[in-house]
Amino acid sequence: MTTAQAKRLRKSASDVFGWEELRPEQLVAMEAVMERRDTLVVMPTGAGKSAVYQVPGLLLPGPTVVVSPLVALQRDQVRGLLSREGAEAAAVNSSQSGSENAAVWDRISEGDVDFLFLAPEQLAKDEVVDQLLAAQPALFVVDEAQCVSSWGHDFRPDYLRLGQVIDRLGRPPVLALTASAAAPVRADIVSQLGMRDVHEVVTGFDRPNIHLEVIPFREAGAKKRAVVERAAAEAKPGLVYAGTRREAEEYAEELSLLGLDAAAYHAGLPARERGDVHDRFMAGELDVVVATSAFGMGIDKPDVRFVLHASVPGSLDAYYQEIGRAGRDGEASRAILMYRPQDLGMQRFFAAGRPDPDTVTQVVSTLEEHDGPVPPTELRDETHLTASRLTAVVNLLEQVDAVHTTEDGELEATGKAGPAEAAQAAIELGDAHQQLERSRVDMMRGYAEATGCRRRFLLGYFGQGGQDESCGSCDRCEAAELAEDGGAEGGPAVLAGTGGPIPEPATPAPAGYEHAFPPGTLVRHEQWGQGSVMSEENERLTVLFETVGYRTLSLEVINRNQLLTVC
DNA sequence: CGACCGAAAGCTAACTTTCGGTCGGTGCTTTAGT
Repeated sequence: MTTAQAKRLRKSASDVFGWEELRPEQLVAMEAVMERRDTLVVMPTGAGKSAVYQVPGLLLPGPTVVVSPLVALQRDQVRGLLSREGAEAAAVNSSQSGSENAAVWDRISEGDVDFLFLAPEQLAKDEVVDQLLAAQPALFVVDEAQCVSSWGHDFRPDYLRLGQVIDRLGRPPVLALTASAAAPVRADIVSQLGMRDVHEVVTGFDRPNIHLEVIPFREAGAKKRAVVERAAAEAKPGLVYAGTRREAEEYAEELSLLGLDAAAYHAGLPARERGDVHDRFMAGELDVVVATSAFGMGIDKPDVRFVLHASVPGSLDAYYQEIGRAGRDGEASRAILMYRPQDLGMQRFFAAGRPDPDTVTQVVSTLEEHDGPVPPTELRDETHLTASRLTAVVNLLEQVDAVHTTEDGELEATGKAGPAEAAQAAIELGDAHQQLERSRVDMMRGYAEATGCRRRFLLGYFGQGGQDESCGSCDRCEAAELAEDGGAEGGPAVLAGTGGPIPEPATPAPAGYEHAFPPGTLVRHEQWGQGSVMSEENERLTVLFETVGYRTLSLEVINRNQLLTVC
């Protein structure tokens, strides 16, 4: 570690951005970037993630490419940088005219742009990659890198092709930034981007000022009433996440009838209205925004007092990201989940987004008909698939080494396996991904139905184990304290429908067990193969297996049947 | 997987139950036509 380097970074941070102090993690990450190492940074939003590329980006010779998922976000990022003396930034995307984009490329070739913002879809175009290659980027940044894993596999498959793009650019150092990434998401980011010898900078995930609470329901009507009542009663402003567009509109309507300034936000609204709701929320003119998952990326409002989920999201990663929009100012805030087990059904449905076998077979046979490489556009015409569906299939085939992308970006069958085997392998890979997604839904259920400290469960999921203390600011800890004080009446635990007594907080495994499995332990299961221990709660062990995703096992059964061996 | 909708069936004349079908979340892009 060179102190001279640290000095340079601090000086630039202060001169250009006015940041008089850098956090130790920021500095460590920046130094890794300056040493041209591939770096993965996992920090909560508000901890200054952007600074990690902004400061080195100005010191490194050559432009910094930033892959950013939303055009609206790119606009904010460019505007933010342009407000700094001595930082030049621009974006290339479809919201600008052809001549505007061409002007940006001219400025880049003249060395006049420090930061260039692009969506992954731009990088799917040959001419874009060629122009970048000519510009010799000094650093390749993937912002909101969890999108690689959560959107890349079906929704926006060009995310999975960034690794290829980086190869074609001659492997400039890669910096991936994200606010939330559990172990399999981190591994996915690293492998899909082809990052090497990765320097990981991971800060703590805990947001102790956010109180955690889950309220279980059986009836849809009861839940609906509770959502409205609670959203009306909580300190403002707040955010309600709904499962569907329709629900979002219904809740917004009901809250408005109660006299609140409430608005709905989802992807089905006209762009004008979305922008309007966004601006009014940021300006403090709205009490509540009721939104689908479309709302939130790039929202950095400090004083959000509550985030209420009217319906469970599809993973704890998504949940943590959404509740993380509360209490950025460090003041007390609340995360409330209104939980109906039936609501998990829709998330399981969403987790099923794998290409169907017929489509895979069709693409394989079309590829086989050509003797040499085929441009992707030609393949699209021949298969009559949309660009994104075709890309999703090609990604799978490429991952099983049945298809290869040439230097010109054309596709070619490798011929390493017969067409039937190639299709089969791709389908199996798609199934494995679906299984992992389903197991992530199961982990969400695990959180909602947890009997011990919720915070410990959440932190355990993110691999931040070893917290023996209960947090004291979640509904479970409060219920446990009540029980200790002799309060016989239960808190929410009794409503859980189990009717059982309030469970004790998790305790270490009693003596007599053969094995202890602290988080991080590598284990092997006869059927499920290798995995690593995520957390232990109430004598149940959660293990992340490489092939089947998350599984929760009873310690007693593990030890009785010798289910797990320590590797 | 589950919610919801409309049609048909059930069983008795104005409603309830059952069944089958459809839909549900994230955004980039490009292109055709006002």
